[in-house]
Parts: sequence; structure tokens; C-alpha cells
Amino acid sequence: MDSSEKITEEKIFEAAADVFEEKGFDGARMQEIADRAGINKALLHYYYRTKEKLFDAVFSHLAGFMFQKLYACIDNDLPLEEKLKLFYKEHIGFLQKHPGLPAFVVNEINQHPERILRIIGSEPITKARQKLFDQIDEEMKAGHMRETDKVQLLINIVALSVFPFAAKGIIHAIMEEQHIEFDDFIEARKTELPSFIINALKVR
Amino acid sequence: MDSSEKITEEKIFEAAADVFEEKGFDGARMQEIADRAGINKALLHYYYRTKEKLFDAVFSHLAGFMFQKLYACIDNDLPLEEKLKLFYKEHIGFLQKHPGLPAFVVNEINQHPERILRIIGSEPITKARQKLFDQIDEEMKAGHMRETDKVQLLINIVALSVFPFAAKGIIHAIMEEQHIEFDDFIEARKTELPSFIINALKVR
DNA sequence: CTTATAATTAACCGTTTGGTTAAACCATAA
DNA sequence: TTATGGTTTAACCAAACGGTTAATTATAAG
Repeated sequence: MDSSEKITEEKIFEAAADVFEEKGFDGARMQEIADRAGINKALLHYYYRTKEKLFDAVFSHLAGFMFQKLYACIDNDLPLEEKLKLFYKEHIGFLQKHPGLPAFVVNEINQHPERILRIIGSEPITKARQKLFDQIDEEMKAGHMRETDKVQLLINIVALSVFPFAAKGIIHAIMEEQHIEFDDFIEARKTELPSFIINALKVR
Repeated sequence: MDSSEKITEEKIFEAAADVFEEKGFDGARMQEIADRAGINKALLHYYYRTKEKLFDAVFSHLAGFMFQKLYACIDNDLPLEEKLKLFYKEHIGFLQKHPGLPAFVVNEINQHPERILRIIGSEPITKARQKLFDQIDEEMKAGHMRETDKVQLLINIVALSVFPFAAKGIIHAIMEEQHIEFDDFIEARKTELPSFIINALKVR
């Protein structure tokens, strides 16, 4: 066997990730995963005993990947304004490279909410979130921003970048009607969103 | 037959709507729809020949319903500030009554984008959207709000109300960790979001 | 080379799935 | 009373599905 080839287990995992992300758990077929991995269907069950086990491996990897990247974009010591600018640049950049990820993760969690608990409660993510909350508290106390509910604000920030990807089918259709390229629309948000949020938080 | 009973076709349609909304097209089973409608499975195929046809009927009804309600909340002659306050009150109120709708519609469109075209391009919806765009243009020209991309703004407005429902599984988990009730979090957004947007649009 | 073990396959299996069929039911009107 | 036509059912069907089995091939150690 060519040693430069990917090992079988890895090929299976990657094919499974592609198929699950495209079609979801219910729509995915073990046969298609085997075909895309270029192997026999029985080999799937040799490495990952059941569809559920294979899915679990793929899902926790992808969901963990997504949340880890999200919070990594927040986890720095910049002042809030700079943090927001960097966040949307990096986070939207990440989503551009993985445009199908939000819809997949969001949907599978909606149908099996228990799957999220390990991931969202994990140590580094909890810490990054707390750090952001502390920073917001400080800047509010210092009078640099108007009084705001921290949790509401966090959800607002994330909703604005993630929603167009989670609802990509709809947004794409609307863009078509407005004669705008989806990619251009997204690219513009990297600078549009920071100023939108910063304005919303200004004291007056 | 008791004439006060719902006619069979309607019972089927409602059961199908429930099951499809809960499990999606791939996860839904014709047998379960029949069971919930209290009828024989063959009767499904008597009224709606195939699963696809039944799904199409349900989906276009639900998706049309959702978009129609969304745009109805915008379609009035109030000034922008008042319009936003009323919009979030009414639209979030609607979503509270149908919390599973966004996730269902968003997901099914992602997997079959062609399904959306009829709905989003329909006459009344196009008109309501154009009306909002005209109003934004006027208020910008009059100097009542800062220069903003209209399409970006529309998506921002909708993202903030819809996202927590489309990603309900995730948001619910985050709320649990923060010891907040999902319903309270949503209720607060009815007033939180208008002031957030209005602030973001203020000239200075 | 021999042998034990791991990887891989073709063929198969039981169950579930969407869908069909033929007969029964039932209101209605001639 | 009975013919009629829409409605409902039990039983059935072929295909697709996730998963298993038993045999074959590759790998490496003694």
C-alpha cells in the first residue's frame, strides 16, 4: 500500500463528514459514505460499529471545531471595538471556508439537543465566554458603552455572523432577487457588522 | 359521520405538518403521520399520492405562512422607529407561538433550495420589501439615520429575531448554563432588539 | 517459510420503508 | 331495494436500509 495514501480510517471519517454535513443524519446513507471513501460498506462497520457511532465521531469533531474557532476569535486582550473588528473578520473568514457547517450543527442539535452539552460546557469555551462577559462589565462600568444585557449582546453578535450561513438557502435566494452575489454580501459584513454593533453600543 | 369532525384530508395535513416540522422530510415516516391522523397508511396515498407531494403541500403552506407573517409585521405606515418596535413585538410573538417553524423551513430550504423560489418571489412579499426599502431611503435622505446598506440592514433585523429560534437547541443550552429561561430570554428581546437597532442607526 | 493477526471483500440477512391492491364499507339517490 | 361511487381498510410487495458473516488477502513476527 502506498504509504502516502491516507489511512483507511481517516478516509472513512472524511467521507462521512462530507456526507453527514450535506444530508444530515437521516438523509445520509452508509453506502454513499463507503462509495465516497472508496471502500466496501462492511469496512465502515469494521472501524465504526454503527451509523450512530460514526455520526457521533464526526459530529463532535465538527461541532467542537466550530465552537472552538468561534470562541478563539473572541479570546484576546484587545479593547472591545478592536475585538469586534477582528472577530467578524476572522469568524466570517472561517465560515466562508466552511459555509455548510452552521446549518449542519444547528440542525442536528435541534433534533438531538443532548449532543451539545459536552461541547458548549467545555472548559476553554466557558472561560473565553466569561472573559468576554468580564470585559463587557468593565467597559460598561467605565462608561464606554451603554447598559446592555451581556447574554443578549453575545447572542446578537453571533446571530449576525452565523445566521446568513445557517439560513444560506434563503439568503442566497434573496440575494439573487436583489442581484447581489452571496459571497459579496458576506464579504461586506466583515466591516459592516463591527460598525453596526459599535454604533448600537455607543453612549449618548 | 359526525359533521363536526375534521374532514380526513385536513386531519392528514395537520398530522403531516406536525411530523414533518418535528423530524424533517428524511426523518418523517408515513406510518407515523397516519398514526397521528388516526387513519390507515393507505389513506395517505389516497389523498396525497406520494410522500413528496404531501411534503410539498405542507412545506409550501408552512413556509408561505411564515414569510407572509414576517412581512405583514413590516407592512404598515409607521415611522421607522415605531415600525421596529411593533415589528419585534409582533414577529417574536408569532415565533413564540410557532417556535419550531424557522428551524424546519431553514433546514428544508438548505437541502432543496429550489423550493423557496415561488414563495420568496411572490407578489405581496416583494411589495412589502420594496416598501421598506423606500422608507429606509427616505429616512436616510432626510438625515434621520446614518448611511446604511438596505439589504444588510434587512438581514440584520431578521437575523436577530429568527436566529434564536432557528438555533433553538444551542441557544437553549447556553441559557441553561447562564440560568436563564429560554422564554424569558426571548420575551426580553421584544424590547431589547428595537432599541439595539435604533441605536445602531442613529446619526451622530 | 510458517503462522498468527489485522484489513478487506462479496454475499447475505432481517427489518423498515414508501407505495399498491383488492376488497369492504357507507352514504346517497334512483 | 339496490346500484353507484367515493372512502377506508387489511394485507401485501419490492426496494432500500443498516448491519452481519464467512471467507480472502495483506502484513508482519518468529
